[in-house]
Amino acid sequence: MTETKTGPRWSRLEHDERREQILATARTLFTQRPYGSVSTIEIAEAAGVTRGLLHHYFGTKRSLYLEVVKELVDSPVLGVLNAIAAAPVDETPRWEDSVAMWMDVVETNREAWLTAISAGETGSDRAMHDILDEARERTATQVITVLGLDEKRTPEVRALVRGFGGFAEEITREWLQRRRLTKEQARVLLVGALPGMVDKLLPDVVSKRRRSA
Amino acid sequence: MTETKTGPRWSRLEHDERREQILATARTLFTQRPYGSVSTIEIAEAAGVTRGLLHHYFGTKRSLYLEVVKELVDSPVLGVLNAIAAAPVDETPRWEDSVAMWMDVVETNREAWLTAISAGETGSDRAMHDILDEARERTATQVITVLGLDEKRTPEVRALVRGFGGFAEEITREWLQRRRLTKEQARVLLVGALPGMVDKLLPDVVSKRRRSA
DNA sequence: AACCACTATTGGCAGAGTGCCAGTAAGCGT
DNA sequence: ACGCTTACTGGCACTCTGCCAATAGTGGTT
Repeated sequence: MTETKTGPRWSRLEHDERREQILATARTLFTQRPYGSVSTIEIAEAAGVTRGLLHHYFGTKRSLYLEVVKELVDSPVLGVLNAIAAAPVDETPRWEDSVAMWMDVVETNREAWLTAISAGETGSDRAMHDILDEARERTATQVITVLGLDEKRTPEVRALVRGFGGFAEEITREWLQRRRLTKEQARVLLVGALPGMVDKLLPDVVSKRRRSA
Repeated sequence: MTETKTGPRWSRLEHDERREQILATARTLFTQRPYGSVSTIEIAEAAGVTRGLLHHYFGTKRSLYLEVVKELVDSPVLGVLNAIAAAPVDETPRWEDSVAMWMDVVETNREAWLTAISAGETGSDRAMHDILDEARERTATQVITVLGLDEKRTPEVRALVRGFGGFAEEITREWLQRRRLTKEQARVLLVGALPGMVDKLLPDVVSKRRRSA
């Protein structure tokens, strides 16, 4: 029982390093189970530290969760951006290519993407809502650019693209989660839907301007 | 200070009546603030009862919340069903009429609808997920019927309609929440989007069947 | 009108979880 | 080797939930 000269009881890490490690652990747990059923002590133990340290780094549990979601939400976007950057630079990628790239990224990070957009159903919380909304808005901007609609970037265009975003998320769920669509079928829908609407609906919508109550 | 013959300290209500009352109070609070920040004691006090009673009726806080969301999610659906039932019975309402009815109902229950679709606090809670998913699936079925697609009710049709559901929710947000669209503009989009996709995309999607990896 | 039985309702206790902070010790610089 | 910075621990205080035994409205019965 007499501890005959044990080494250090714990190792001391670089600030950012430890932070990253806890964040990664939290990410794993939060993508597996809902927020409420994951306790801070569980995260701490899984990361091999104490609960106190977790609070030292992230303040509150909620704030740690936000950090995680932010990461989850950004990774696909960044993934696509990188993919686009890696594409032949002679011109901006075509719409079809962008869709394909996006689908590949999402397919790879399946779990992450699913929890990220479901965290969106956490709309009740303001901070959370902002994170997701901003991410979607950024994606919309990207889409507008790829479609070459930058010149006429009206509220109507943004709204329509956001609408397409909702469509895309749902179609992706049909493909990855409910599995009622194959990847190829989902691709056809995603590629075709938006241009069709831009051509046939956008003019009508714009013509209805200022006619509100 | 000596209580000179006070009346009953509390009134005893019918089981369902009290239940309804608590539910209504909870509904008010949950539509105003996120799940985590509303405590059971707050609900109880606002309803003029004790926390114990709340648990007596609903078991757990979560279960009470589910009850509330179920209500919120059903009310628009029921509203539309009633509206359809009230319509001239000579034939099933046309697509445009259904959309108009739906928009009116949602406009009336603005707050309720907005919290309902963004409910789910902990993102991936199973029970919550099921409630919302089932409601959306029911709506999809309704849409399929109105569009007269009952004969060919394939997985592809369901998936496409669900996709449209995502589109519709987002467009409605653009109209009621972010206010980038007028009601009329939103109407044009909602009415036009789905038929267009059914005509132009559905055939392609069906032709791609069985081509998955 | 007094009583009784039924159950809606209360009040408080036990356990879980979060937030916080004062103290402890790892390990780098000198 | 020694001290100084600060990463890290351990435990206390508080809030909140879940539960249950005791209490008291109230309608029905005589």
